[in-house]
Amino acid sequence: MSHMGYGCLMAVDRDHVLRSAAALLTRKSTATMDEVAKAAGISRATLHRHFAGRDALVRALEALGIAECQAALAAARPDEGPAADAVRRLVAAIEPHAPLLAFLYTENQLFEGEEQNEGWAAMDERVAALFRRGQASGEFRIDLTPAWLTEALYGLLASAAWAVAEGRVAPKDFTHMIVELLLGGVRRPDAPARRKES
Amino acid sequence: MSHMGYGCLMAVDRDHVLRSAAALLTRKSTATMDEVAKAAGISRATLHRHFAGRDALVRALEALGIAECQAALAAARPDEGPAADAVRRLVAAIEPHAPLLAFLYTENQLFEGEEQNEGWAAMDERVAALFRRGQASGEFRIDLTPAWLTEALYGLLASAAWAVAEGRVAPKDFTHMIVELLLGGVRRPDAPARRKES
DNA sequence: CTTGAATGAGACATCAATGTCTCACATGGG
DNA sequence: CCCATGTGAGACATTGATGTCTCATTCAAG
Repeated sequence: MSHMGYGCLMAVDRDHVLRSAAALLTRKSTATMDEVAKAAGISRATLHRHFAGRDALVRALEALGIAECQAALAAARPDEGPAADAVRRLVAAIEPHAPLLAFLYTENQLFEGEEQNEGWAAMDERVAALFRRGQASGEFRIDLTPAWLTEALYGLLASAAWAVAEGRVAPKDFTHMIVELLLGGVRRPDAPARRKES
Repeated sequence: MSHMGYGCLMAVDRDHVLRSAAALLTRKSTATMDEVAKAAGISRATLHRHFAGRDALVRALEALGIAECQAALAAARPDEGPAADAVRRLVAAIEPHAPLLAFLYTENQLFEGEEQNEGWAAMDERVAALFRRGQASGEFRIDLTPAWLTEALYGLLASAAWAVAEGRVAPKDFTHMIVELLLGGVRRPDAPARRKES
């Protein structure tokens, strides 16, 4: 009787439900609780036993996304070696979680005045710190603020995730496309029409 | 009785309603028809006389966004001069409409299997053609596909619009940040840690 | 002034999603 | 075997948004 709480099996199931919900909501962000339940192979009643409601589910998804991104960030060792390489490692590490990130990125637009999970602020700060480090070391240009570069990275991750999901881009090019565009831009280094030279 | 405090002549034409709705839905994409009506200074009944329903409103908003973006595209003269300059003109021309574009960009994720407005395909093609032209002329690198560059441009526009809306970025830097990141990337051209370069 | 069109206010039914509940089943441990 | 727990299925009320309707008011044209 006494709540039994998060037993061994519960945690596994909960995680499976969460991942199924992430996969579904990534494709169809307006999916019903019923659809989420079916996608996870459970009934709506059981889904409700795991998550009090849709809001709780999204919050749990948000926590999952933050945890995965923070793990990816830690695995990318953002403080080691050239900042450019660290950015590449970071994108590569986040790649598997990009669809979930894309979902949360747009979902966050809905969190109007409501409280924002402070986990995002922590993520933002660590990513911004990476760009700041690159600027301090002279690797990165200093006329683009770290805050903007962080936002741009999220935007590119989300765009790439959608482009891949809709078949407009090959999945294998994911990391390359994002990193190359973010670091080097679209202009050829030795473009013939180069006009400014510093 | 009915104080009617609002202006005397509310001459609400369809365009004014559309722009108000765009401004509101950009900030709060889940706004109610009632909220949309209030934002436009009209009653829900009148709003319904202009647009059959929420779906029709969003479609009209989509048509407005497409029209504005196409106008911006035409004004940017994408076929004239260096492609890099054309990109800059394009971003500058779209800037005023970026919030609406950002709203539609995420809203389109919801148009699951439903029909996509072919206007977007036309936009995509013309933007991709600009990047293709830059590649053909040798200005742009060829290892990033025009389709991805088009997606990335949309993503950066949306990211920048949100960043500006949330005060994380100064509005005056909008065009500069997008264009510089897209064209030149974050890496300094003469970065000291440059490793791979022939 | 009279009339007609457009509007605002609000009532009302509808509909979809949600949250809560009960009940039957089945599975595993005592 | 018996029972407790978790589950699936489904009924049910609730909530919020929506679409439709009526009616009084306002404003401008005649």
